[in-house]
Amino acid sequence: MDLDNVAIATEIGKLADLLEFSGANSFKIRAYRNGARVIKDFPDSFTTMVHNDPSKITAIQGIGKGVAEKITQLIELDNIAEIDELLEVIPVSVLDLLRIPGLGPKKAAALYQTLSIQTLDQLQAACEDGQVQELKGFAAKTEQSILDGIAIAAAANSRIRWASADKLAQTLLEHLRACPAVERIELAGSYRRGRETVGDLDLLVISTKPADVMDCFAEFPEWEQTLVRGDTKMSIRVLNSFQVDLRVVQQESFGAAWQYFTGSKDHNVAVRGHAKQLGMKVNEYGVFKVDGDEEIQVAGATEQEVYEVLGLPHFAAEMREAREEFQWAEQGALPELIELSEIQGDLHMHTTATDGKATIAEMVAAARERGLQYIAITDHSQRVSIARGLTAERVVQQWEEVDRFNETIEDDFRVLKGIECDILEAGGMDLPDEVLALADWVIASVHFGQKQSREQITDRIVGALENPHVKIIAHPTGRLINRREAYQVDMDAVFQAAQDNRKMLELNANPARLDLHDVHCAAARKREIPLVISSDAHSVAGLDVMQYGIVQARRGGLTAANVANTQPWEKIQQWFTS
DNA sequence: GCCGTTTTCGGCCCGACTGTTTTCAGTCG
Repeated sequence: MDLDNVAIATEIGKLADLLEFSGANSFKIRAYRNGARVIKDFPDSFTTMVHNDPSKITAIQGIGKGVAEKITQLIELDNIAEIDELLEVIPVSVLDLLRIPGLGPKKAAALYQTLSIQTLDQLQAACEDGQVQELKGFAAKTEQSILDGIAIAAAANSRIRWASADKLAQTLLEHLRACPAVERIELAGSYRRGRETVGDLDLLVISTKPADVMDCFAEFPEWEQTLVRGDTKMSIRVLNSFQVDLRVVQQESFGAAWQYFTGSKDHNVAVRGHAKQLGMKVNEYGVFKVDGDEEIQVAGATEQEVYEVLGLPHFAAEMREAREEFQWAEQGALPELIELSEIQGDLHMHTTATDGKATIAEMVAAARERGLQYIAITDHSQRVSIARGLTAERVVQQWEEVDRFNETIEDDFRVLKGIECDILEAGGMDLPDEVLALADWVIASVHFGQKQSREQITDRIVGALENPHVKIIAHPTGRLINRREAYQVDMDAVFQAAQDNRKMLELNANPARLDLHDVHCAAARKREIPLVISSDAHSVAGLDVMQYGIVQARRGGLTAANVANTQPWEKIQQWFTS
């Protein structure tokens, strides 16, 4: 069966969950978990590798004989035998129990084995009956915290988009900076790594008065509940049950703590393993030389020195995912990640001609304010009737307007004649070729027929890439984060078609899209397909989402050289014909 | 189960906090 890497990783992860529940060796479980992560993050299709070159699979760091065998089974036989065997003795619903905060595999297994609890409903009933507190290792407090946790587990999808987390983060910073005991405050965790969704916020504070800082933390206006509070560590829930963790450290440990709390967990495991080989130990207080029983601190105040004493480069936070960063470091080939200031133009935006809120002149003025040197006006084509998409006649009129506008410009700023042209359900473009031929910049995108089969959608997109006038595919997978899954599409085929036809792909910077996602960005980079990071702005303010696209691009390991709109427009044009 | 310029066997990151415990297991990040 043709499965994408995410689907394969999900199955391997499920195997890890089931093994953990059944009390298997913890290192074996970790190996499967690690394998699942490696699969999910890998830029090439495992299905393709199984079909064409299975020996490549075990060459991948973290994938050995065991995981490779499970992958092959899954693709060739549609299922993994060991999962089926485990499911004969463990009902799949018990895995829901693990979603309750504070309830891990040991306690969940105890509940299943002694009280035959299989579902959240049964667990709730048992708690309310007072049965749970009778069990060994459980007591009244545990029972209550399980009851509280069930309510939280029910409120699924607690990860919020990065841009939303950013808003909350800024208000938290503002609140805590007003606290006199706070000497310095920084954000860490997946927020700092720029993950597209964030499950909690991690705050790190330098202070000699942790208790004062924590008191202040509890006074945050959106505070709902304090989960834990110790001497240096405190967790609260804020509005909508979102969790925020706070850690207070001393100046001399700040770098080590920041490194530690930024993660990712897997990145840190690798860093610590590396330190161990050098006879050193890393924890959140510093780096220590281990000499018998003696430990001498050799770094800790800054992140730079933490990495430096370990012989490692100061990795950008966005690349700390235990993906390729250690290989890059070893080869001295750490990419210099793209910065927002390197963007020279924005090649996807809408105006009042369709569903935008601003005119061409207003978009130009706003783009200039943001330091851009060119923009493309790319309104919708006629198929998007709800947005009053442009007919051939109207788009030609708009382009004449753009020509006239360009004549009024006295410097080098340039407005490009563009169109976001729909790829029709039956295949083919929404405007005739002779019209598209008049444009500077033709974006092709799928808006309708997103429920079609993988073959149909893939054919439509590949067909668009073969059209000589199309330059780029917008939001290539159609996903909306936390709202709509990507449509079924064979990205390997899309990448191949982009390469074969010398076309580009978009990284749509809208925080709800971020499409392509980081792993696809890395895949495009590897295949040397240029990406264009675009705002897809529907208003003046919409231009500012470019920053979110940059974060995602950095997570994909992209440099300015991988992103076409870091170049002047002339260079982009030349690329298509060179 | 994975991995290897100290290892093909014997390791596998490290500490805070909680609750149920009389010194520690489980969970979390």
